[in-house]
Amino acid sequence: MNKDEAQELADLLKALGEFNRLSLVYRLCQCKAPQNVMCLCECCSVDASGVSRHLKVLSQEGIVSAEKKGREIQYSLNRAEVSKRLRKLADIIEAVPSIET
Amino acid sequence: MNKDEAQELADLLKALGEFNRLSLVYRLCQCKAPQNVMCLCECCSVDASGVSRHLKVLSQEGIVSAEKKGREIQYSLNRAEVSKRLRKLADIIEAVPSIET
DNA sequence: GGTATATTTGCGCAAATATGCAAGTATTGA
DNA sequence: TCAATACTTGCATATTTGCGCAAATATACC
Repeated sequence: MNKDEAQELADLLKALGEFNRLSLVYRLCQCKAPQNVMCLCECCSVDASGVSRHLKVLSQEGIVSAEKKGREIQYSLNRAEVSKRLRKLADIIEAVPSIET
Repeated sequence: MNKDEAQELADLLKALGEFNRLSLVYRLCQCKAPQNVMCLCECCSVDASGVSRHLKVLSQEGIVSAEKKGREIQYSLNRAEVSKRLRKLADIIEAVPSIET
């Protein structure tokens, strides 16, 4: 694991490691269809501008995808990608090295 | 997933989501034997006091365990527990709900 | 065009966080 | 007892971060 990979992973975890952002992720988790910002505001104790900013962070980390539909923006969770990265970390953490250290 | 569980998970992810702390976790990953603070300093661009503080955070989140041995403290990674929690989140994120939303 | 709706952005602020240094505690060993 | 080693803690500081509000932008509908 090199420095860049570690930094990217840290960024992912930091993005998920904020209560309101994690709440947004949970909310999107429970939805089959993409959701707009107003709808996502309901699960979150911040105003629309705050939700917008949180979604921007999640989007920059590849956690959610945004698709513009008219005057709304539909956000959806990148389930496969995020779970893959989390499992990869879990694998690394779980594996005891064979050489003595 | 209730509010407390979400907050606990957010705390875990936040603890892991800082570059130097994640570096410490990686370092402990690669070790079979527990490591002391001085040793762990090597993988980290902060001084001993900073490493000490980071380890405290990791310890409070249950990511590492500390055992005092003389004047040293041996830190080890709670591999099973941490990977379990990460996988649980991965499972939640991956599972598309059956009901239409 | 004009108004309503959806979202983002600029600004300022308060709180949290990461860090280094110096001083503190605890333990070992000469 | 005294000095060295290992680690933690208090303090000051710089940076980041989350937030609300108001303004800006973009689109839809009348």
